[in-house]
Amino acid sequence: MKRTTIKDVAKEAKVSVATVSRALNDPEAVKKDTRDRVLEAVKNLNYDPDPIAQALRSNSVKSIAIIVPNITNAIMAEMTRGAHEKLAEKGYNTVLFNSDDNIQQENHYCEILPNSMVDGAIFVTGSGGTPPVEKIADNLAVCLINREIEVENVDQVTADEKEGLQLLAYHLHRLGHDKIAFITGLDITSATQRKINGYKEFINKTGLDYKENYIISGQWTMNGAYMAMKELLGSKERPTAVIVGTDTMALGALSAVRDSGLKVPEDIAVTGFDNAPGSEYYQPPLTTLKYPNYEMGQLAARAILNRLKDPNVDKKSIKLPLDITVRKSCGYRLGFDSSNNR
Amino acid sequence: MKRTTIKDVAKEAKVSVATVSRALNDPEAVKKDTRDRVLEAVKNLNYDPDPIAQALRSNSVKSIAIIVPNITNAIMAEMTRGAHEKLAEKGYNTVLFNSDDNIQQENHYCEILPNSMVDGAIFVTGSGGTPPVEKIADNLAVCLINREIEVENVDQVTADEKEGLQLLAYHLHRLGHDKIAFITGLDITSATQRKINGYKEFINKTGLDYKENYIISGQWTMNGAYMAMKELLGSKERPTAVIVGTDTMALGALSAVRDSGLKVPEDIAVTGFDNAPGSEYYQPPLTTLKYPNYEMGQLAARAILNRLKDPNVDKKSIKLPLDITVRKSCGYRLGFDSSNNR
DNA sequence: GTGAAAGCGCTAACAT
DNA sequence: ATGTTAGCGCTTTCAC
Repeated sequence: MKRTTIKDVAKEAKVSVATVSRALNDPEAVKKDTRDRVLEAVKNLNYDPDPIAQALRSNSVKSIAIIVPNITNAIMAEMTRGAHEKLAEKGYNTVLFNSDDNIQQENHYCEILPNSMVDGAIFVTGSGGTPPVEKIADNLAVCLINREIEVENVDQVTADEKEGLQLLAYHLHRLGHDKIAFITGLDITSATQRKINGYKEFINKTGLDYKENYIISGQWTMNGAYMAMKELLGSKERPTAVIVGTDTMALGALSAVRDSGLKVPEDIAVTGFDNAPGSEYYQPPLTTLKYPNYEMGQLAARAILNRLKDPNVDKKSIKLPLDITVRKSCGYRLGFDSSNNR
Repeated sequence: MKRTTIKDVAKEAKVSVATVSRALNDPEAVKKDTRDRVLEAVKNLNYDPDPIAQALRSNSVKSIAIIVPNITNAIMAEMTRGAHEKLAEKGYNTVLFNSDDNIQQENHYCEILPNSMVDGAIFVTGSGGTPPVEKIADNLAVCLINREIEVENVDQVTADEKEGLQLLAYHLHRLGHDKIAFITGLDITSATQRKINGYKEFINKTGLDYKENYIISGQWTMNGAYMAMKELLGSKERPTAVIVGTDTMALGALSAVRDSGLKVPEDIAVTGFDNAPGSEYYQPPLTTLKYPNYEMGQLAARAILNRLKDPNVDKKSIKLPLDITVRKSCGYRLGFDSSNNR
């Protein structure tokens, strides 16, 4: 079962291969008569140009790589989906790479990417530094999601975690909280750094109480947050509200509160950060930030597509705002009776 | 900045391009002397064969498509990851396609896949029928995950949901439950059908009580399960235990129980089905089945790889067992005092 | 053991 | 407006 080639079509339509190619790629350049004959033949033979041969000539494969730390993570998956959909729209394939949140692996991908049949690459943050994207940016269109580095010809899309954290903090503040802690992970990505900056700025601006242990780092896991929350609850200056770095971690933190015989939000208010699927069903439903993951993926894809069209477009850095989603886990205004509000 | 080609290497090593190719692909066929010279030149020039040119000759692109209903779903993501890792191991790229759980979209992919620079395709179940994979199986290595259909030359990997459901049902039965209901989604995939079959077989074998409304279908969502659970709780013959089709849906069901002023597991036992991330932190932690998602992805990839090596290997159907994970949501033996066991 | 050359399927520059 | 042909980078006969 051999595939139909341009030659077969040429023979069938009694024209040269060049004419077939033209009829397909630049219809105006061929007389309506012949064109119709060619198109007819194409249809009859069910001809579809071989993308590999096209790629060999054009040096473009119409595929974009997306490198994520872990496709199993809901946020990464949403970004991937956003990118995929935008790319598919333009006839591009999405080639998936898992970095396992490992910088070696990312370095490795930078090595092989130029020979991996992709025209560009979207790098989604891992926690360990930044791979040498400058090296590949000459040959590939590159866009970074959620990293902040200074490189030429590399577009960037980031979420405004700094502002996001302050959205949460000020919300808690307005509710009457003045001892607000922040649980984060040990690995400080640039996104994490932005959260920390937001937190510190908030403390400075408000002049609120701040203890050494109010920023507390543990494993980036539910269990890590569980331990961190336990520590906070056991401390002398127990906070009245805690912002947890991710919703998944918040699940662990909520567990810790329960296991200590305390109640959220009555005894302590808790917020998450990234609106993980299911967080509206947590016990209690979690106040959190809505991340524009899907949009970030789309924007990254668009940036890539633009750079592919014109490699010299100015480097763009897009920072997207986060939206607060208020649910029961941070309760109501302190000092008011909220018993009827449940 | 032009790429280094085989010609450059040939010139540098003072041999013909044929010899370079041989030195790389069939080292034994060339004298050690020349081989070393070639390899040296390859190293110096940092040469890497162009995969597109290789593809054009060999008619193989070393890429496999994976078509999932929704990469955002944790189960799909895990399968994807399993497949990706196995494929990467063998130097294959993973090209991602989202079907949006839409049969039209799947049909469309079947149309374009033969011209999409992939050597094979892994189809992960959508709920609406089966796409015409037979048509593409001649040119592409195909493996289906979680569908059961009779086709030639198409490998299959499925989870044993029938046995899985019975694992849960018998467990509840042993705990003393005799009114066991099953909440599922409206769209009946073959996987869902297997669950239903398992449920019916269980009822038949045990001769347990069965009411018309003990199999209840709603939306495949948390909210759908919420409604379904509400209905069960309001019914005259209220079940003492409920198996919910997915963990995510179970989250909605647990909510419904709480909102009715009842307690899990004291008033009603609840189980999930697919060990979604976080289900150990649900309130209460959810008894569920561990799905071998990652393994399924890996096995599908392996099947593809095998078929690529030898297109005539016998069609294989692999059915993987599910493991039960017991947590608090189904409580302890009825009639015993479990108050100290918490 | 090595080189020359054909050819994979396509596009585009050059001829007519 | 259409045909002829070179060439993209590689592998693989076929000669020597």
